[in-house]
Amino acid sequence: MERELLLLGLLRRQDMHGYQLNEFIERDLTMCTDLKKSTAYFLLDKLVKDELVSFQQTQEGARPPRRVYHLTEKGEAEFQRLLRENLSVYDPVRFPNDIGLLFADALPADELLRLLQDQRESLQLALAAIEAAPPHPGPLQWVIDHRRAHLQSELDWLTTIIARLATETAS
Amino acid sequence: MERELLLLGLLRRQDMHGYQLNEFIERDLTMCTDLKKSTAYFLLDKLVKDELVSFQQTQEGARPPRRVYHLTEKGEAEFQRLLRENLSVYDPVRFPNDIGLLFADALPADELLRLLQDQRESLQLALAAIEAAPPHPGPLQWVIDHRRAHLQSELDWLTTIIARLATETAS
DNA sequence: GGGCGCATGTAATGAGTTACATGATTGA
DNA sequence: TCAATCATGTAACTCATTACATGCGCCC
Repeated sequence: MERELLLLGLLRRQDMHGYQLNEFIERDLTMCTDLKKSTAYFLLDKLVKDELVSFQQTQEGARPPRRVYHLTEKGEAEFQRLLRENLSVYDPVRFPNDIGLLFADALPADELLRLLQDQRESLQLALAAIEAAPPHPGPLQWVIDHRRAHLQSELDWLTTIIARLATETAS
Repeated sequence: MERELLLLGLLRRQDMHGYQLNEFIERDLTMCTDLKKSTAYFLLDKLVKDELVSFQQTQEGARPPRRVYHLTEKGEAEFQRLLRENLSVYDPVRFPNDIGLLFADALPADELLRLLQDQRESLQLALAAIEAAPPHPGPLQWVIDHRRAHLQSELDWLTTIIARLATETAS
């Protein structure tokens, strides 16, 4: 349901057409969501069917026609409901990397060490990307802060087990 | 691909039948994966088709017949490949709660505060569950440690923004 | 006799992605 | 003239889940 919440929330701020929504999501919200373009169009159709948004066809010059979407009253109510639900419960996260960790003993210690160092590098890249991000307005800054805190915690943890592993290997 | 890796890795340790696999996953690996029973059966079929595992039908007394699965050489090779891939790259995580956070300004500050406190409670429950877990052997302990570190970091962060919000509301 | 444990599956559905299609305009 | 931007979508597919079905044996 987060994807619906996202679209409703963005349309609540201002009316937008699909392309515009997709651009904004891709440009500014990559650290929040990985919603794909066609999924967005699909969901917009669904929201229209459910009468949570309405749209108006417009056209500028010879440009392709646009559907400018607008949040309905029913949509506003649903937004409020979804938002409260989303914020009130912690949604547990699964780490795909934990599965690999589970079988870490299948590898020779030195190779495991190298692989985890590679993983740490890709983690550091992600962290650097966040650090480089310019300050954003309002709640988006919270999301960025959250992400940074999370990545830093992951980095600390990986560093710990790499160190533990390194001393074991050396001995 | 983590689900395949999980099944291959478990079968690599010892031959098992589907029911046994499902029991083990449900009993001991809830913090690693949420793989469902029918999905497991489905994936086992697929692994057989791909010749990554073979099976032998057995029967004890009048019990339902079992399929005891066994990792093939090809399966072992695929396991090695998947394991290295899994361990060498950090897989970025999405937080559904971030979407709600993005629209936090749609709520009155006092209600937002209450909702986040609810979220923190559900987070604390998850953390308590982990703390209560008895020590596990080998790599599974790593996974538990990782999970605890993550939940603790989440809790710290939520506590921080709740505090920030509380002072803002008070003023 | 009724429910639980054992052991396997199928069918229907949902959610999301990929790859592709269209067709005009704008800029190099 | 060639690619990119604008703007929308469809079709086919993958992946996973839910709900349901089966049927025997065991225990109370």
